[in-house]
Amino acid sequence: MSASSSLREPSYYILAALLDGPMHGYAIIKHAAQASQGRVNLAVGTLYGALDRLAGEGRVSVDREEIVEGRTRRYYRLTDLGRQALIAEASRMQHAAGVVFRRLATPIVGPA
Amino acid sequence: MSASSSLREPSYYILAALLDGPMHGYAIIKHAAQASQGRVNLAVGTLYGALDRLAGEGRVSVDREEIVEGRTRRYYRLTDLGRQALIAEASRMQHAAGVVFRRLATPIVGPA
DNA sequence: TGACATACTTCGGTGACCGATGCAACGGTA
DNA sequence: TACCGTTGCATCGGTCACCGAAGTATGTCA
Repeated sequence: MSASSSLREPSYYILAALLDGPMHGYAIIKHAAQASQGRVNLAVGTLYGALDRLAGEGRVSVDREEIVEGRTRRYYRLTDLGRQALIAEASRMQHAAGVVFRRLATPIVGPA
Repeated sequence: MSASSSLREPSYYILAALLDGPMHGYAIIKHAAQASQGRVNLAVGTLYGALDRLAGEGRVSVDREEIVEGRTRRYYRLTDLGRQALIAEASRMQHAAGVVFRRLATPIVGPA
């Protein structure tokens, strides 16, 4: 049980980046930083660890490998499962944010 | 740096519960389960560990202790700092959810 | 009397995340 | 030719929030 999150912000932004199509590691880092307005600064250790884990969970898969200017680029693609997980997490966060904002908007009436 | 979250869902729902006023441990667990629609099932180890940590960070503080029917109840209160952190986290989550939902709503046009 | 609920404490384990370091190949400069 | 900076991936050790389990204690109900 426990459920909780299972998809924290770094992993979340990795999947979110892949919504824009297959992408390789460094591009994901830049995309995540931009999408989160600089708050999520993916460490390389986090990125590759997360990609391996997400691949093992079937949420992403390797799309292809390219060699650009002698450097290998490994492109990752979002799977249907990954897309579902991402949407579920987005819903969860929206709900969680709503809980707080709604409570804040409620004039102080006191419980019951 | 890295920022990321620092406030995960369990801790988030603990602070959110305290928006309704000072509350003791077990009441927080029930409140969190309800507010999260059953998804966040605070383990006791998580709760008390988190309360200690949050207290050390100045986000919550002990309000008072009561003895009800022979059992000690320790009530915790949300501090201004805790309230700020909670709002910041709610904003962060709303933004993160928006990133995904907005992208999903966008007809496939391709980047640039 | 025993089973169950409330309420807090403590402990060991797990796993995501992190920074640091390392490797490799190119471009530019002199 | 030598060197440096950048791009890009791989790996390792550490930290910390979270978790479940076990323990203590008191009250209610059958």
